[in-house]
Amino acid sequence: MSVPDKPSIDGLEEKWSAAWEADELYRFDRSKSREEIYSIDTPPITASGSLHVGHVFSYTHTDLVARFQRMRGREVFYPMGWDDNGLPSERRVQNFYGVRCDPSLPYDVDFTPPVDGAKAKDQVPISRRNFVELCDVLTAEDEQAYEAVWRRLALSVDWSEPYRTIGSHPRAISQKAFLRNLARGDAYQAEAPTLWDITFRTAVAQAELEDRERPGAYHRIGFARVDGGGEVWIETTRPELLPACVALVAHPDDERYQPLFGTDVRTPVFGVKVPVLAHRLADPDKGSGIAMICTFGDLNDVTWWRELQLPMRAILGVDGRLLPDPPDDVDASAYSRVTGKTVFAAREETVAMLQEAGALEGDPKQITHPVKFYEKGDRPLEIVTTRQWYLRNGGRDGELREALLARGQALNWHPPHMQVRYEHWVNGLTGDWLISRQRYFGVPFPVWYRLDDAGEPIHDDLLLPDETSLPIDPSSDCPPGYIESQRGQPGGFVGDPDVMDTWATSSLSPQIAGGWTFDDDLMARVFPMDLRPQGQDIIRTWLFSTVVRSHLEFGVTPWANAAISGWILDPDRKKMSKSKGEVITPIALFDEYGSDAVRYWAASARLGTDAAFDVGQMKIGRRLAIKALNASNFALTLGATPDLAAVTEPLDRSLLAALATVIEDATKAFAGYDHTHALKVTETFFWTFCDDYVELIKERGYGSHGEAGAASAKATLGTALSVLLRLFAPFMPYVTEEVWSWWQKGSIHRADWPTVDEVKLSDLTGTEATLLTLIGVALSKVRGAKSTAQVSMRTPVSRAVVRAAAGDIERLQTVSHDLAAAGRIEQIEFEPTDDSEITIDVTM
RNA sequence: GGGCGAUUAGCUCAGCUGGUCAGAGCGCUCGCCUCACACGCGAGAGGCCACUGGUUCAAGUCCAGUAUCGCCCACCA
Repeated sequence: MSVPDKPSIDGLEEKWSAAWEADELYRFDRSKSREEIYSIDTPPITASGSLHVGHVFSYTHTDLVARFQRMRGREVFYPMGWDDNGLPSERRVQNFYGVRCDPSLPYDVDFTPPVDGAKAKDQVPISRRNFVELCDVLTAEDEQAYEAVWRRLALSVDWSEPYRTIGSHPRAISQKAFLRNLARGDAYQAEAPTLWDITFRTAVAQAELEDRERPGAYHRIGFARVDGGGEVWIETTRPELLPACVALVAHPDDERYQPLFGTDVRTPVFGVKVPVLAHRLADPDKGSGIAMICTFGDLNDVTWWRELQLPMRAILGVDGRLLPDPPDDVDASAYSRVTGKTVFAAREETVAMLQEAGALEGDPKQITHPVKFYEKGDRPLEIVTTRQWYLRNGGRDGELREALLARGQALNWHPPHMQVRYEHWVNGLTGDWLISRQRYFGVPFPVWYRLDDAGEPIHDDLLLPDETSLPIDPSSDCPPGYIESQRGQPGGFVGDPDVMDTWATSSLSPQIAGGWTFDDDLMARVFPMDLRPQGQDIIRTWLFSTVVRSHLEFGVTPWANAAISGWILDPDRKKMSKSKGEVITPIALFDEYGSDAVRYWAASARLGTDAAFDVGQMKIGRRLAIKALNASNFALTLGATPDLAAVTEPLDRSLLAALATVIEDATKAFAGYDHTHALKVTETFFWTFCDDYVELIKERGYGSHGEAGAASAKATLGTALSVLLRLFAPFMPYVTEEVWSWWQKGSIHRADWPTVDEVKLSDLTGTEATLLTLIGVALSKVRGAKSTAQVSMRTPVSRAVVRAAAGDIERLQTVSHDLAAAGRIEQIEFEPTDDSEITIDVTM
C-alpha cells in the first residue's frame, strides 16, 4: 500500500488514460458467450469540426452504463464508429481546403490542396477522386482529435478497431445490405417528383426536412375563362411557377367554384388552357379558395398531380434555374423572358409580365410562412422529377408499417415516453425512404446499367456485382463480363453515379460493428444488441432506419434498450446553439474542472431530460472528486482494512447497515438506466460518511477507546471505502482508480460491483441503520451550540445534557463515547423526555 | 391544428405505485486556520410545490381544464 502525503487530482487523467491504454483495460473479450456480453450500438459520430459539449453529455451517459455493466461482470462490447461519409465531411473539406468537386474533371495524381485554401476567394475545382481523397485525409485527422477528447473523458470503449462508415468493410456491408434489399424487393428505383436541394444539387429524404419561417407574398393573378365568362382569381406565393401550371383546384363543396368545375381557363401571359378541378385537399379558407397546381411548387401539388392524373410541365432544372425549353403548350416568346433565370429572378420577371398583361391585381401582400428546407441547406427546397433509389420503410405499405411499430413496442425506451416520438414518425410517413444522393463522398450504389445502341442507360437492365467483390465503385470498377473500354459506349455499361444517404450506411451500425458476413461468429455474440444510446433528435432518422434495416434483413428488433439523452440548454433555457457550443470546448472544461467533474455534471441529468449547461454542477463534481481523494487518504492512513468480523461498535454496525441500502438502491437504479439516482444515493451517503461518521470515529480510530474499538472503526472504514469507491467508479473513473491503486490490486474498473453481502452483518436488527442519522442530529446540535457561540469546533464542552425520547436516549447511550469524542465533551448526561425532538444543553 | 414533456426555495434539480415530502446542492448570511481536505469545516435564513376545479378521511403526489416554456408532427394557394 502506498498512500501519498498530499494527494491531488492533477495529472490523474494523463496517468490513468495512458495506463488503461497500455493495459488494454477495455479490450473486448470475444470468447464470451452472448449471455455474458453486454453490447452497445455506439453512435458513429460525424467528426467534422469540433466536439460539442452536448456530445460529451450524451456519450458520458453511455459510458456510465458500460462501466456499470462491466463491473457487474458482463463483458462489454463498446465499439467506436466514425460517420465520416456524407455532406458534413464534404462541406468541411470544401471550406478547409478551398476546393470543390467537379466530377467531369480527370483525376490528378500530383494534386496538392491549395495553401491557405480556406481564405481563397474562389474554390478550386478538382476531380471526384481527388475530392474523396481529401475527405479521407481530413476526416481521419478530425477523428484523431475526437478520439483524444473521448479518451480524456474516459469513455471505456475498445479503441482497438474503431470503424469508419467510409471504410472498406462498412462500405461492403452497406452495399451488400442494399443488394439483398434489392433482391428481396425492399429497394427499388423510381422516377418521381423529389424534394431537391439546389445548392447541393441532391435529392433529400423526408427525415431530413425542416420548416423555417420565411417572408413571402401573395400575388393575386387572374385566369381568363375559356368560355368567356370573365376571370378566376387565384393567390400564389410562387408566381414564377405560372408556366408550370397544369390546373386550378378548389374544394368540391365550395359553392363559389362549383359552376367552374369541368371548365377550362387560360393561364395569363403563357396562354395555356388548364382545367378547373375539385379536390378535397383544397382549402376554401386559403387565399381565394382556389389554387393553381404547378409541377411542382409543393408536396400538395405532387398529390394533386398524381391523384388528378394531370400532365407534367416541368420548368425547374436541378441547378435551380428555369429550363431552357418551354413545356408543352406554353407561349415560347413569353417563356423566353424567364428561361435560364433563377427562381428569384424569374419571379420578378413573371410579375412584370403579369403587370404588363393586367393580370395582377393590386400589390403583392407580404406574409411570413413556413418553407421546407433541407436541414443542412440554406435555400428553400424545390421539387424536381428525378430517378432515385428508394427503400421500403412502411411509408406506402400498412403491413410493413404495423410490423415496424411492433418493433418499436418491443424496445425498452428510456425514458418510456420517447416511444411516442417513434410512433408519431412512423405513422406520419408519406412515402418510402429515398436513399440516393447526388453527392460524391459516400458509399456508391453497387449498380451499373447496360447502355442501349444509342448509348443511353437502360434503367431496368441492372448489372450487379458479386457479393464477394464488394466494396466496389461502379465509376471505376467494371461489371462482371465487361471491360473498362465498354464504359459509356453504346451496348456497353455505365455506373450508377449516386451515393447512398449517410443514414443508409449508419442504419447498419449494428451490422458494421458486429462484422456481419465478415465475422459471423462475432455478430452472433453481440447481436441483437443490448443498448442503443442516442439523441432524441435522431429517433426519426438513425433509430428508425436501423429498425427498418434490422427488420428487413433479420426480422428482429436490433436492440433490447434505447437510451435517449436530452439536449444541453443555455443558461437562458434555449437549446444550446452550435456556435455557442463550439466556443466552450470540452478540453477547456476538462482543463478547468477535470474530466471526473464534467462527467459528474453529465451524470446528474436524467435520460431524456434537457439539462442546463451548468459549470456550477462541474464545480460540485470537482469538489466531490477532491473529497474522495482526501477522505480516502485519511481512512487509509489511519489503517482502514475491510474485515467484517472486526466490526463490533454500534455506530460502525449502523454505518454498514445504511450502506447496504445504498448498494441496493444504486444497483437497482443503474440496472434500470437511472444513473442519476444511483449517483444521488451514493453521493448523499458519502457526504454523511465524511462529515458525520468519520468525525465521530476519528478519536476511536486513533485508539482512544481501546484496541477493539479502533479495530472496529478501521474495519468499517475499509469496508465502506471499498464499496463507495466502486459505487463511484462509473461516474469518476480517474479519482476512483487513483485511490484504488493505493491499496488494491488491479483496476477498479474491472473490480466487482459491490453487493449487499459484502457489508452484511449477522444478527442485525431493524433499527440499527437509523442510529447513524440519530447521532448525526445530536452531533449537529453540539456543533450548533459552538457555532452560535462563535467558537471553534474543537472548543471543549465541559458538560452536555442530552434530552430526547426514551427510546432515542437508549440508543444514543450506546454511542455516547463517539459523540463525546467528536464534540470534545468531557461529561455527557442523558435525560429521557416526552418530546420527540432532541435537545442538548451545552456548557463550555 | 394534433401530440409529447416540463412548471417544487434566487439558481440547478430530487420527491417511485397518494398519508414525517415540503427536500438536496449551489448562491446568500453568520461563524470556524478542527492535526484527511481553507480546492476546507460548521450553523442558519429562503417555497401557501404555475393556476382553477374535482376524486379521497388524506394530493407537489391521481383526474379535468387553463396558462407559460421546450420539443415533435401537420399545414404552408
